[in-house]
Amino acid sequence: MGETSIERGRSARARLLAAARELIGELGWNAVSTRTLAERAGVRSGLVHYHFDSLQALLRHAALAEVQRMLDGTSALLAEATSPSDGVERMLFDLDQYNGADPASLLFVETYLAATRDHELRRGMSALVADFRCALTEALTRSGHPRPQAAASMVMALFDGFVLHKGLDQGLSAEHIAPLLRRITDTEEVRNTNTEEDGEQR
Amino acid sequence: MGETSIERGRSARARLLAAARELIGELGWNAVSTRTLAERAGVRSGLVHYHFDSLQALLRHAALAEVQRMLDGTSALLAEATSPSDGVERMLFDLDQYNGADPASLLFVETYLAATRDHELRRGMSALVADFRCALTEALTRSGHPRPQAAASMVMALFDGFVLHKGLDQGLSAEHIAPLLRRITDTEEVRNTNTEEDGEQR
DNA sequence: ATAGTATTTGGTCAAACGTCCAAGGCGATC
DNA sequence: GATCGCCTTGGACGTTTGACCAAATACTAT
Repeated sequence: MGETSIERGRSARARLLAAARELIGELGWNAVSTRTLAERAGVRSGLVHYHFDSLQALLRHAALAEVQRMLDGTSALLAEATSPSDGVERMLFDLDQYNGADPASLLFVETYLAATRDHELRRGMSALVADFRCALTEALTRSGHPRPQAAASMVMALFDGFVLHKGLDQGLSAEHIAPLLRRITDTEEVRNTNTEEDGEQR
Repeated sequence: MGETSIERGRSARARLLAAARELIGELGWNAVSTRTLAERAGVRSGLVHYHFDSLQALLRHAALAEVQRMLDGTSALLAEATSPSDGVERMLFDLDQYNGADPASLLFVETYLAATRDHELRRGMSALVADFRCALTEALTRSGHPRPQAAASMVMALFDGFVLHKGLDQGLSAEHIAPLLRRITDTEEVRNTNTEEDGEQR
């Protein structure tokens, strides 16, 4: 049972971050308090300000780490796939494990909203999202997609909106929209009904 | 200046709702208090519980009314258009007036999140969203779209995700993704790379 | 054993919170 | 002018909040 002080400290800190990860989704970013956080983590509330500068700093740290973990997992699906179209479809089906009302889904959206009001959180989220979009754009470019950047932006927006809507619309499932999702990621351009303004690039 | 008590009452109530509409987006649903609300509306905080049963009831009422107003306006664009593809594209460009960080955009997302934790709000939002999706699905059906319901769900999820992402990704604009949006709403089915499971219907 | 360092506790503090209510204001009606 | 009903005020209430800190504890190094 030889547990050093530093080890116990790391464990308590990790439990606080895990509690934050859960509670942000369960209660909402602004409804997480130092006391509920400490109770969930199994420590006393005074510890929060020993391990973190402020409650906001704790939430920021926990949210960014979790978002990065989720994006990394999703990125891996893309890298393993034989084509971006297949990868994006696998990402979509992977998203189906979230029902739009679970803490994991809600943490994502809560973090987006909190980022609009917390400058440092915004910087962190921007960087994570930009990295992911960059990877997706590159994969689409390699496959010969005519508008890789626009397609990447669309897929990412669609995924987040997909999660957001699943909370209200029970009929929303991955297999429901997968065929149409392929229309976005498909390499071949569909016939253009209006060729009025097509001079855009990158 | 013959202003009856009832008229003054209606005015105060309306100002409270307008203040809620603004503050939900500015501060976040859970950060709106009776006192900031009253100050913004130019009344005393005691008045909140005269016109509304609770703070939550006020926020619920304000949010649902605003979401309905926005959806009605967007619905009109669809009805005026010559085809659903054009209508959806006009809706997209209409969305461009929101930068993703303004109170109007954020109120929408905040209401989604609050609906996952407030049963009555969830019922109201579900009804509004279902109505809108129904109108969009019908329009797509009339135009001969092969998967009208899936396309409607996708467009709606994409729009909300679009607003959500604009807060972080400055490069996201309507004209950027409009060409690819048409791929979803286009009537003609794109060539199907995989015909493995295609037995779904409705 | 002793001194030293890192972690944890338990409590205090002022501020802000939602809700409630007795009292007052004020135009309409008799 | 008195009465009535709706609207509004200002303050009270009991909680909860983020932050902070001196003391207590647990482990390490001497």
